[in-house]
Amino acid sequence: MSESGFFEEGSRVGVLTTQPLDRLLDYRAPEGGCFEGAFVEVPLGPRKVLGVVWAPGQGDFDAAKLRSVIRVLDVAPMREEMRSFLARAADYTLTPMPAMLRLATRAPGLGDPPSMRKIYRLGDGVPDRMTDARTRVLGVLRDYGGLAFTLKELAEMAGVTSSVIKGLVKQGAVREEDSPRDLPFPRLDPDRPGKALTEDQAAAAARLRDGLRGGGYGTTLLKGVTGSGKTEVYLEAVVEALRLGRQALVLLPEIALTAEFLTRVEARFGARPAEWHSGATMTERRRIWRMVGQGEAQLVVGARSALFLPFRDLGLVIVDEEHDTSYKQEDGVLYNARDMAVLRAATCGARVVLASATPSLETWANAEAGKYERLDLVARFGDAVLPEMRTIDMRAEAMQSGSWISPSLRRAVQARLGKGEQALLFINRRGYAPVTLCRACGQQIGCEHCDARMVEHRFLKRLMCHQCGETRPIPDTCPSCGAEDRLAPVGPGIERLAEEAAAAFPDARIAALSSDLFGSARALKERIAEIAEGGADIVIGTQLVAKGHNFPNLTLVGVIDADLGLQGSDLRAAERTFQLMRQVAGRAGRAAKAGQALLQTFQPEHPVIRAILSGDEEGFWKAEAAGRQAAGMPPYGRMAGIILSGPEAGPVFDLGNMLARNDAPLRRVNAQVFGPAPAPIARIRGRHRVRLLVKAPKGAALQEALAQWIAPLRLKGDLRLNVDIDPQSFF
DNA sequence: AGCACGCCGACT
DNA sequence: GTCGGCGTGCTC
Repeated sequence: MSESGFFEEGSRVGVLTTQPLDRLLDYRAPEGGCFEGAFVEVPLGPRKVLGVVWAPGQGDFDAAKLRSVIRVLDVAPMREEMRSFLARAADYTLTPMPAMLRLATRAPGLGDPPSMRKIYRLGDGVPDRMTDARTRVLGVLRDYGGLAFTLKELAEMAGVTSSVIKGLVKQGAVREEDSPRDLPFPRLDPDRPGKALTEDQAAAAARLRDGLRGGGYGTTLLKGVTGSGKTEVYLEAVVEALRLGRQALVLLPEIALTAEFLTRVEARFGARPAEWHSGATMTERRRIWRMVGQGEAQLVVGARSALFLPFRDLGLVIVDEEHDTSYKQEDGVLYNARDMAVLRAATCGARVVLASATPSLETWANAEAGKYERLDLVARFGDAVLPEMRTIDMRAEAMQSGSWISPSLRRAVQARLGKGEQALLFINRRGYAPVTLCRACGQQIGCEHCDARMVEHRFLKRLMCHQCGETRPIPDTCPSCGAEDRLAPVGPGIERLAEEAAAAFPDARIAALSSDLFGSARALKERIAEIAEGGADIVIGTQLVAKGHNFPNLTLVGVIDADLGLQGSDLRAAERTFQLMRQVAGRAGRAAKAGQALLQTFQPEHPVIRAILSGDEEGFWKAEAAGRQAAGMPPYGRMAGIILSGPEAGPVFDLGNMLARNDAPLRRVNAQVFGPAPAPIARIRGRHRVRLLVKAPKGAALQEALAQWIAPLRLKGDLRLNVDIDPQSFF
């Protein structure tokens, strides 16, 4: 290979394919040679597969068996910086390189020649005789001064059928031409006047612009509540990127990818950006992929997978609602789009803006530590109204045993239902009841292997430890005192709370949302959308519902057990409780209906509760950060999940247990294993999923240890293993 | 991922 | 005898 990364025809090249082979394959460079990074088609057994020329050939493969690259595809080669990003992302997430390459080639027909379509414009010929229809067609073409249209567009605009146009083509009055289907995106104009900015918005925008002009990598946390104008501010950063001739990417949580946002972009830049989302058609995807690679798409607005588009010169990445948990998907390749955005920007010298009203603790801590710049937008007075937030002191409520909705909360819900509004009962637990208590001796049934208490799963008719997954049948007698039939489930789980709500509000339509109860993320999403449109009066949900879904008619949030989040059972529970509260606050500021949030708690004086109530955000984060630091939890410690799955639960658990026993490579870096336990989504498409959690100190070489740990595994049958670095949910 | 090879059970 | 189940291994 010469210094320019060119391989002469016939020389050895190492090709990365999208096939799940854990190494490069050597090929001979094709006729005319090829450059490093070239997208190629190579023979593999009887098939032709997609690959990228990744490196010089290894040379250890029998030269006689070496085959030649079939051809170099007619697309922009993968840039060095993109290859480096994929490799670093693969190392970080412990994902095999072919899977990373698949993420980067999620567009169909990369190898196809640019496809053409017919367009129609005014011709020189004169029709033998004119009709009304013909006059209208020619009129449209004259009105638009030489522009060309597709058959369908033209027929529609002229109010004629396509046969009229075909007739005119035959006469030469209309010209039919071929035009490439993958058209560049319309130029965005950064010089159009934007909205007037307030003083602090203008100051924040100026800081972002300075960062871009300075060049190189940098990350900024842009913090501001709903209504503080975050979008206007980061669109100014986009303006600057475009002025500098660089590309920009705005990542939004999938559900937030709305026409409303695109309209705003159009208003600012005079044209629509490229939209990259899961619902895009094959044609759109291919067009975006190609145009992004040629630099003919200046701005992409998209979901997380847009990070893997082949940008030619990416200068800016915005991650809007950076705390949103949908940036981390729990199925397929596991990566956190927020972290990958930072990694991608660092590899290509781009700026990152993480925008949120309620940043994740990781981001907050990074800003605190000076790794990220932080810009705060102050809400304009009166714009964002905090909901009425108060605690319900459970020590003072007259609670019936087995009941978890206090009389105060019940009255509040009833009042909202009476007004035709929605109420959300928020609970941080899955399963039926978190504690099984003996009424005779007061002893709780605990797990023999952990500190955790056993949780009753009525569905399975078993008690289960959510920490290690240990299960046992629900006993008849108390293991402590031997009393018969005195064991009772205590404390709310989502199933139990749904039962209680159904009894308390017999006329209300109740929707219980838990990942346990849904087979797929899509089904859950559809259900949530339905509820947001008024499909239920009372929503009962775990942290799933706190993901930034907009429920316009939701005016009451009742947190059933605000204390749960403070006990470290799920390290993100308090964070999400807090985010949920702030989101309700945001909604209350916009909607005409005033919002109210009620927190049932036994410790109204707890610092986290007080921080939530007083809106003392820094106080909340500091308290939360201190708690996590003490527990060695992220971001002050490292965590990883190992997800095992298979068609039968038994062998999956067996594999998990085997792994847990053979944890020597983990112990070498002072990491601990917990589990196996049912994964947060215990069953997907009929596959049983089980998770092991690994906890390690902050500086530990976690990825290396994990790689060593799982390397000797030979997965039999239909068993699968996925590594989840920095898992988001801990139940 | 595909696709071949190959080694055991139930059929013509 | 042989058809076909899917476990194992290979693809430059």
